[in-house]
Amino acid sequence: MDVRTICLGILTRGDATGYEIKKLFEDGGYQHFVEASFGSIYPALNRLTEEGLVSVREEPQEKRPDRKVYSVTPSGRAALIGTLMKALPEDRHRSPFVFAMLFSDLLPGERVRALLDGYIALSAQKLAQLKLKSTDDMRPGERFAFDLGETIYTATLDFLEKHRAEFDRQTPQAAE
Amino acid sequence: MDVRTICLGILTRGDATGYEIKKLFEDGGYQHFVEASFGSIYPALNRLTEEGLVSVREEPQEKRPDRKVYSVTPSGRAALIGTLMKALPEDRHRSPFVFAMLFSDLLPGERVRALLDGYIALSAQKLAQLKLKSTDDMRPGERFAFDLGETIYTATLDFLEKHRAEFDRQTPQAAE
DNA sequence: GTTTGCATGTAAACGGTTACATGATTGG
DNA sequence: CCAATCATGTAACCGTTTACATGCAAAC
Repeated sequence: MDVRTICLGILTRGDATGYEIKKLFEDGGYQHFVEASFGSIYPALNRLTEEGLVSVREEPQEKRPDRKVYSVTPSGRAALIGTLMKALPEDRHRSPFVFAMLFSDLLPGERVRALLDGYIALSAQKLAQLKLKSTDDMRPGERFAFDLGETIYTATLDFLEKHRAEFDRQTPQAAE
Repeated sequence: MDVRTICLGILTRGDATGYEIKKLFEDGGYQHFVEASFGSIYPALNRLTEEGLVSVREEPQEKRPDRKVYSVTPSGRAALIGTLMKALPEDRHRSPFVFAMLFSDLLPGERVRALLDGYIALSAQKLAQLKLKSTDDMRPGERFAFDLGETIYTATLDFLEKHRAEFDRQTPQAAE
């Protein structure tokens, strides 16, 4: 899903500025499925405005750039639904960690253990973060997304902790 | 991980042509973590050759373009290890499916069920594919990658099958 | 006194995909 | 007869990231 569609989706849940959209991406509990930088959000918002899928109202502020609050228009809402009715692109999971593990036999045992421990810590942290964001007033779709995320992180952590020991006695090896 | 590094990694396991690398990506059991098109593989291989990280030997063929078989050089091997010793970029998982589910309340129940069933079928297929590729003679890192993949797919499928019913009685809704 | 938060934006660079060009062979 | 497999490559395009520009206020 491109940034354009993601912005449209977020705005369907309520008005927001570009800045707020970024925040929602990062710690609204959506960070596991999507992410984007300002450099892509602001242009996306401008394009959506040009196309009439969202509207802007400017709230002047002193000593700061004006807040530009975006709202979805009826045709924006229709466009989002239209996108979700068509065939979706496939999920893509890119894992530099797994890629590195594929070559664990070329790396010093120390490094492999650091890789594993780092990944375990990160996953645990993400899981904790996710649990914090979970509330009772979620829509079914949101509930679904959160619980699926939790399931996957839990299964991953479980697996990693079970298999971590297998890499404990690896032959130390020279790097480079 | 960029295509360049992935090619380097694959070649570390044995010589191959660009065409074969693509095949390995697709159905060597790595398709869950990485993927790339010819348009990125061939230029990557040329760049690696320029930089002296791989070498080429051309095998002339009749009625077909010459096979260009690539091998890693010692400095290529060192470069791969060097990359894996440095801090790795974070995993990124982009799921248009989960994104769509986030808006299930805006979609006709029919569509939501189709989305779920489609995703279940796809995951089941991927899992089956993964199991087929699993062999006894894998390196520990490969074994790890495969088993982790299996774990995640299994947990996902399990979750989906358990929660599918929740979307069965959704209010039908007009789209567009 | 430095970092973080608020707030918007642009330009260059990057990495990648898609589509195209070419063409024989084999299998269904 | 058509699709797939083998085999390499280029060019246009696309979406995104990174770095830059600007600047005050509040918190640490």
